[in-house]
Amino acid sequence: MVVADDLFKALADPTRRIILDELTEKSGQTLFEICSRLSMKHQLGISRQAISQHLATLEAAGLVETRREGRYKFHDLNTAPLRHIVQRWLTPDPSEPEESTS
Amino acid sequence: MVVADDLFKALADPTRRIILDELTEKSGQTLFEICSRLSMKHQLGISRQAISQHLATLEAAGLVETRREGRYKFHDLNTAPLRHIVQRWLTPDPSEPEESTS
DNA sequence: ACAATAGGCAAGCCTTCACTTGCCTATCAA
DNA sequence: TTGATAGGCAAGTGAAGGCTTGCCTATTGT
Repeated sequence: MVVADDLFKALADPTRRIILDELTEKSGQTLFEICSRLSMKHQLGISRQAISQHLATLEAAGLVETRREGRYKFHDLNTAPLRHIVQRWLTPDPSEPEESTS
Repeated sequence: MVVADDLFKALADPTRRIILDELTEKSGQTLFEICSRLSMKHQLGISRQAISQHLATLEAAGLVETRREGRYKFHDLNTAPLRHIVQRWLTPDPSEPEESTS
């Protein structure tokens, strides 16, 4: 799957990892909710659009799913892509070809 | 630990992930050995220096350890940093503070 | 000694990426 | 309807990252 690349790239940014932390603590937050959390708890002087772009990146990686309700858009965490992403190097068993994984 | 940032950044590049694949298949390879593998098996038209820089990045992340023997420098895989790097979001248990993890 | 092999250092190029700024749309409350 | 709230789009900027090129050091074999 080509998704692995998006996934690792999404995890490469520290701000996005903090967003995942916040969504882990409380899933289903809106953009503004995440904004104020990053500002309050983490002292991140970052614009709303920047966070919106981070959320888009996380969504493209499959780590965040969204649902619209009226003017609110809730962001839910999906940890499924994370589960086996690293076992690629943890199993010293070369049973199946590892091509097309990047 | 500040290492988490280096670790995720090291995993962000597809070429570096392929290098990890090759070291998983056969640990203790030299730079030239890795070069020819990437060229042969993966059709990567990439210079020796580029791969050397990738290996330096992987070493900074703790994923690769090196040992010098004469004019050879062997690269060994260390998967220890990978083991728990993702559990940060897999455990819905907020028992301990997650600051300073990025 | 000399050449070949294995690797390192540093400057430069070019692309990607994070972030900002400015403006626009949609929903809801008064 | 008007204003406030929640969010989106797109262009621009500046810094980081991947890669190359050129040259240099160290070790080994003949």
